[in-house]
Amino acid sequence: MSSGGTSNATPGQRLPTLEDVAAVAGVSRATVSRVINGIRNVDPQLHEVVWNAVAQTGYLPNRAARSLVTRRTGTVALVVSDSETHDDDPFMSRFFADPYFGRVVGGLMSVLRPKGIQLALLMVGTPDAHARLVGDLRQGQLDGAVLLSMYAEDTLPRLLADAGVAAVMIGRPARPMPLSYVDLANDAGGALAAGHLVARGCQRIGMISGPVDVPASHDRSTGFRQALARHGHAYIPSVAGNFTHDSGEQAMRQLLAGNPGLDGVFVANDLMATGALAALREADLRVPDDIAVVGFDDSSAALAARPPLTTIRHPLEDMAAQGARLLLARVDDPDLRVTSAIFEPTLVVRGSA
Amino acid sequence: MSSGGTSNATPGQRLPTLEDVAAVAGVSRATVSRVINGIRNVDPQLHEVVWNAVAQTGYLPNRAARSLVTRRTGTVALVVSDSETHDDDPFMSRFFADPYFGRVVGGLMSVLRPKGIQLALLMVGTPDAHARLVGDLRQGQLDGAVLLSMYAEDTLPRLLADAGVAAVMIGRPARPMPLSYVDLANDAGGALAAGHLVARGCQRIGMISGPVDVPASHDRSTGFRQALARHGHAYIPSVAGNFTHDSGEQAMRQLLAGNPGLDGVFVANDLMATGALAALREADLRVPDDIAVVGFDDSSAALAARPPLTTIRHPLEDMAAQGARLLLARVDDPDLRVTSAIFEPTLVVRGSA
DNA sequence: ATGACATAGGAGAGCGCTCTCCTTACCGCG
DNA sequence: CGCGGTAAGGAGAGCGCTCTCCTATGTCAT
Repeated sequence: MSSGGTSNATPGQRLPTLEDVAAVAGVSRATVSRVINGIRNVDPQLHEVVWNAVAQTGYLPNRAARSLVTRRTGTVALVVSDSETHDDDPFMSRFFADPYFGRVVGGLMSVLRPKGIQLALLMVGTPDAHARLVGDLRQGQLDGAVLLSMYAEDTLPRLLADAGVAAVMIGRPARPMPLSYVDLANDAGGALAAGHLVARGCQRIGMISGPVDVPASHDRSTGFRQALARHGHAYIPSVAGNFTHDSGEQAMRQLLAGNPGLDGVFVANDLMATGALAALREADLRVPDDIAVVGFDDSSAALAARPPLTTIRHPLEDMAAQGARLLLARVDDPDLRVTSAIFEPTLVVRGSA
Repeated sequence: MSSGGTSNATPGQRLPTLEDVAAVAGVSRATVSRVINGIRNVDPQLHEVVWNAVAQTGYLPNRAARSLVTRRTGTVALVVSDSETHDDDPFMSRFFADPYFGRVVGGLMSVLRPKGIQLALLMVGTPDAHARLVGDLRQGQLDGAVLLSMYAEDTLPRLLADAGVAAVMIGRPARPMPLSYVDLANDAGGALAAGHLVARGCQRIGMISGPVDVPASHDRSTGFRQALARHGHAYIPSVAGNFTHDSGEQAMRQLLAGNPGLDGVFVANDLMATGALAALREADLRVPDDIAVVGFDDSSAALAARPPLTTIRHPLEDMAAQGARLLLARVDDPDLRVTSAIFEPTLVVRGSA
């Protein structure tokens, strides 16, 4: 009788409430609440009686009612802030299908799941949606937010920082502001790539960067340039792409056209690097013999590419997990000060360089 | 003054409630509620007065309070049912990083987002989690669930069907049951692959299938086999993989070992197909000249592969979107009968066959 | 002018829960 | 034997909202 689980639930329509459990257990609603939430002052005997009553009635707590009074929901949001283009379906599918998104989700889940915290996916593009998000955060409909901001001029980070709500960005904000974040030492990653290319003996090195206004992209380029400068390379020809396969292919063609003798190239992410590979093949250049290619991210595309990409590994799952931890700490103690965590990238040598 | 937006909110700590708005507008709480929810019987003049008061107070509705009475949350869950292995982090990262997951999310979002419905990500592995999910669904903490079931013996589909809650599966349930679903005509996909291989003139055809107990995988194999049988191929040597790159590579080696003269192979998903490509390269077999390879899914891996994979395109985003629509229809009208939608796959010819 | 009928808006009862306050019972001590 | 102290559990006030009921005010036909 004590095992059960969900047994005789829903005789009619109404689901059992605390009151029903209380009646069965012969105690007051307050006591049942105490037992269920594991709070002080409960006679061990009653404790058992109550749990039996819970099992017998098939009681399940009503979250809405609970949140109404506690102002907590046990839900954090993964917020994708993507400017106004919310009818741009291609963007959406591309973004979600990108391993980047999945790795973040996986990392967050690894922390959230054991604690029974739900992850809500939110896309916000309009000021209106921003306001609603901040409202949810303040009202306690959302305990916190992990922010994935897609463009530099995004006003949402500022909004969240000003509102003083629990939020953590993945990737540092474009402008400094009091908002916690986790990030990769992108500049160190760029330096790693530079070091590897130099060590290989490359003399004429180029770069395909990402969009210039994205902090991560900017840091990768800067790190790469500075490291090369230390080795005497004062000028690095470079073309900017937008992180897609096609833009990488195009950028590579352009780079090649202007700089025929290139023997090494750093590409700011793997997807563009696979595009670059295609352009190189088309130009009858052998990789890595004629030209070495170093990518960034160590995404699944790196492994599938031919030759497999030498790339900079991004511990995105760990970063997201740490972000979740920061967020939860902040939720538990709102006075916690703004924190950041920077992760070190590593070089993964494969066939392309 | 009428523009505003979020203006003088939070003077102290307490957030503005309906009551506050009512006071400012000089009407009753009920009227404000009517206006906000756009219900009948509102004097157009008051209408405006109320909206001004909303703007002035910076009022934002409290979802918990609302759900408590409406028993609706405007949230549906994407449920990933993954057996007991919830500490198996490698699984998680692999699953989430797989484009499959992202494409589903993207498809769901394209329908959910315009309606302002949140998507909650839920992983359930234990009976306990199953019970909690059903509870949330019944209590109205979750308006509905989209189910991604990862293994054939999963008891969750049955549970949801029996509970009669709003739920839609992506991919048909392993056993027939009264549960709505959207699916791909996997058998037709297999037939498409068979047809293409035959049309190419392949004589000795093999197959790398997925796990036998997964319905999608089973249907692909069956469709492929039956179509070939119609062309006189009574026996198709085949090896089963588990949908990963490595398992594909291994399966290809094994297949090759037992059937040296193979000139065509159907691989049940693209990821395994890229593995197969690696094994073929290692065996010094040219694709498609020596042996043609047809994959399945048209994932991003298909494009990145060398040669690019000829594959069967899976309109996963559309399927997920349709699933979301079915679900919402069911949420609006609980008496709606169980429905299913089957999508047709298409052949995408690239370099590998 | 009078009554039948619609229609706008207010009053107030909950939704299911948590948590503060208070009563009651019990302990040990002077 | 009476008193302060403590611990256990009940009573009940809300949390912010929706929605049913009801009243006040028109509007029109008789």
